[in-house]
Amino acid sequence: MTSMVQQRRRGRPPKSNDGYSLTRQRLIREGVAALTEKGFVASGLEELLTRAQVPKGSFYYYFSSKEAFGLVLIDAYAAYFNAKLDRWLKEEKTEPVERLQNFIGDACQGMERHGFRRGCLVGNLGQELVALPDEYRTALRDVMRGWEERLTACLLLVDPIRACDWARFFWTGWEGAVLRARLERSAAPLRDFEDGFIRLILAP
Amino acid sequence: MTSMVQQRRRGRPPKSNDGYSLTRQRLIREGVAALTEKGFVASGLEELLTRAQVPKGSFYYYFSSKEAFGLVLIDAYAAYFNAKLDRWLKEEKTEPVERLQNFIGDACQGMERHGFRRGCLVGNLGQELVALPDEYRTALRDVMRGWEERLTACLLLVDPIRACDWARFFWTGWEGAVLRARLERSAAPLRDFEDGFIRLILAP
DNA sequence: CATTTAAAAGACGATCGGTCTATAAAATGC
DNA sequence: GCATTTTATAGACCGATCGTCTTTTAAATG
Repeated sequence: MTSMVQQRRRGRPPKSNDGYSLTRQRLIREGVAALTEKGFVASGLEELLTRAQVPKGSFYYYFSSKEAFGLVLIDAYAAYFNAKLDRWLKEEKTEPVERLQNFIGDACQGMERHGFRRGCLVGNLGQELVALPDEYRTALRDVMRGWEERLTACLLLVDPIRACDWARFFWTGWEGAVLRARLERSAAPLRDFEDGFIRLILAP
Repeated sequence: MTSMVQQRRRGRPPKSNDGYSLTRQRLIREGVAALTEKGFVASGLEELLTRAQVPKGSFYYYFSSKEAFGLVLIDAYAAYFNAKLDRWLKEEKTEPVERLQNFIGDACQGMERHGFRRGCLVGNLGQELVALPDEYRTALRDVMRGWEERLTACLLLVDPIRACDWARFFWTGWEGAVLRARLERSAAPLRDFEDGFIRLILAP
């Protein structure tokens, strides 16, 4: 529980850096979870700070603003998601299409584990772009481009000519499927999308 | 401009009802626009009231809460969108697939007209469900079911067996395509999705 | 040991959402 | 004709939240 969290003492921290970046990491971890579940605007700072057990002064010590914080969270989420994609899409003992299906299976389980409350941080922020600085648009685009590249590399083994179009199509529709899965509280929309997509790329 | 708006006088309004539902309708119109652009939480009441030139007391006279207001907006949006779908998908002089393509073309123009700032009210609220009452989930599901039924009816003419699956697939992915179009500020994602979808349903 | 540095801490002021009372003018009924 | 009711406008008020900013604290440094 929260009583297990090692609370940071006031004053300058001792010289050892290793144990003392916990505050910032805790903020990032809680921030990613909040943005994945609620998006940016609905993620109030007070609640986040309470969850992370970090005083507001410390938050603003580490991040110049809530918006700057959000950009850091996008990077953190991208790193996490890219690692996940690499794990599944670069599995050389598996057929390319099956690699994608394994990723989808893992995604279904992940959403189910969180009661379909968590979606995709990128999708959430994408809906809120009007209220966010333009840097967010660039950051989110880059993340999705990275996803497309990874899937393209995987699907090149299926069809070198269409891989790129397929990858773009997949990630475009995938955001809709994640949104729908949260709405329905079911993995069925993800599976529906998978079925349709597989049928598309296996069509003559 | 705003100076053209007929401002409502204090006191009980005259008996003629026709000209005097303008306040409520104005709120609904501005509300739908705000939710389509920013979603629920980011649509502050103060800004909305300023835009509609309606005092806060009047807002709470017509709607018991911001959340009740949102439900009314969902209905209003559904009515508007269903009318649009009917216009395009029931056009009997046009081939079924072309009807869908005409709807997509219209949607592309609509988004472009608004500088890709407006997306889909249902998609926006779908991302915010965690922060909204459960009635919203039901309402949004019903709206999307209605869309699926309309497209199914249209695609029955193409393939009676798969029409329903296709319609579900389409609307699931469509939300992702709208989201991506806003992110990219371009109709290309909508077109990409259209291409893939048409290829899917025309495959043997 | 005085000063600097690094991080925690929380008070503060502005803004906003929701509540709620007052106001105003037409309708209604006696 | 007038008191009362009805209908909608109007905005003050309060509590919560966000971002700002100064103070506090403790270790490092010279």
